[in-house]
Amino acid sequence: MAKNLTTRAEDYSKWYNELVVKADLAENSGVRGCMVIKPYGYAIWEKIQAQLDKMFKETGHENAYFPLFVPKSLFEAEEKNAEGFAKECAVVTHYRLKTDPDDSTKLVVDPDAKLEEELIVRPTSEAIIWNTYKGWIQSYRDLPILINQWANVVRWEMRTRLFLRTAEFLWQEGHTAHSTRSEAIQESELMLKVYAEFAEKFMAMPVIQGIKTESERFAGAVETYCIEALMQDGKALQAGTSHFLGQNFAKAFDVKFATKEGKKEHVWATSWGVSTRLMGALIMTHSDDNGLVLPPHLAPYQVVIVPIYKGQEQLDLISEKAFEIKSELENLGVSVKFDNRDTHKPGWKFNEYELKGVPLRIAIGPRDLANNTIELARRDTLEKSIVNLDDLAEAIPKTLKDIQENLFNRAADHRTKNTNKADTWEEFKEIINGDGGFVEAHWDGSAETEEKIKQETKATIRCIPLDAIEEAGVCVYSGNPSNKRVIFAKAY
RNA sequence: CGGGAUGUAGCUCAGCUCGGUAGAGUACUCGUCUGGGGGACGAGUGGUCGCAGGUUCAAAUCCUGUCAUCCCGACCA
Repeated sequence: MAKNLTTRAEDYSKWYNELVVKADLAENSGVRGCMVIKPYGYAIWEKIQAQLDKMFKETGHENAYFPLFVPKSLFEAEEKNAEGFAKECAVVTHYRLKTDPDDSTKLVVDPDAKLEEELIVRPTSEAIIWNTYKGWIQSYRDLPILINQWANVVRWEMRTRLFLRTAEFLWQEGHTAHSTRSEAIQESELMLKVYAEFAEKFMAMPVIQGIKTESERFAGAVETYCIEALMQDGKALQAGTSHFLGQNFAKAFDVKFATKEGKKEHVWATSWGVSTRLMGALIMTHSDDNGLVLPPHLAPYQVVIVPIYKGQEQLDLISEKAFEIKSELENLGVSVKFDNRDTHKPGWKFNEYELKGVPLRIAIGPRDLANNTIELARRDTLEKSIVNLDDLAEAIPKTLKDIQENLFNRAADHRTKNTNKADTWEEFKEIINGDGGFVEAHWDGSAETEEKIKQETKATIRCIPLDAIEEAGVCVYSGNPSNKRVIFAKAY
């Protein structure tokens, strides 16, 4: 049992906070609402980045970088977008400090260094990017533009939580420009597929693909596509969004291109992003009361070797064997850490690596040396087995594959068990106020109904699933006719 | 921005009611024994009690102000 980790049943939220800190993923910083991502946590983010980056490039995108600051006049150009983010913007108003005349050890903002025009620290980059694209696009020959940016953004949130909602967060944002409406829609749908594939194959996290209702739509978008995942505590988490922006930004920034026929038309746009919030999703999908559980595809190291020994002589013998195993596994593409620190005892290390979610642990002691075996422990099931050294090259990759699949199946099973249909308002409230989870219910399509349901139950429409089945029904709240079910849940 | 709470050792906190030598656990350092699930014993390091005023012979403790953080709401990837 991990020492001092609150259990999920006791207090899920507390469990999450403790886990993030104790697994060495991140911690709160001296800056309000901003986190420090620690090396182990950042290593997971780098795995996420590397895989997504590969997938973006395979679908024809290139990386670029745009400025952190957005002049206010550009920011306000697309009205809905500006309005949507206005309440959570950090604003730079001055460019210089000076020594406090009343206290030479202190600095004050120099009132003479006020900026002519305020700079907004980007909450998202559509404005600065479309202002740039304007200069890049004249003809249909310049299209499409398929660019992604890895960056940090700032949204001044009232209440923050490590990874789930921080004032500054890391993300990627794709911004594409197209000559036709249908090509842009295809692009946003393609990137939604990329996100879904990443979530399911690499994070081992099943997601529902769908579109947002008007009230949940990205400010400035015509359509927002999303992937929604269900966390262990029955709350939903929006894991990624892909927006079809129509011609909104092209019109706001006057970006036109000449068609083959020589006519001038506004450009069609998309934007899409996922953030360090995925780290939160990963944690709340798989981890348990002993700590983090990582899918092998995203683990900074997939196997840890813990030596069990008495005295330097034994350690030397075991180390020799451990290094052999390490290089044998690395040749198979398995990442391995050999923890030969003499400063911690084996039992301590077992707990430590369980807390950090390392998928497989190998323990080798004198007993094993004598028998030509190792002890293999799986993080997902906590099962231990004795494996003959000769079988290791086969057993390890196979078990890693098993773990990856098992984690997905477990999460999918949890989602299935926590997805329920509600046909009456009573049923609906009972589920939402009970165990939560996804609720499939008919909705009359009106924003008023959506808002009333939100006010009465705190549940929101997570999405209208892309694969929703056409079926006649009546709205669970208003009784008005509806032709398909949408997904409701309380959300993070 | 409304409601509640808290600032004391690296961390978690006690001490404050009733003013009088700055405490515990943990972590850290050293030593010995240990080593197949967070070891034992011994010794040691570590503090401007958030900050600024005030009352007092004397303030972590009482008073005033201030700053910060956390929790619950409204907002949100």
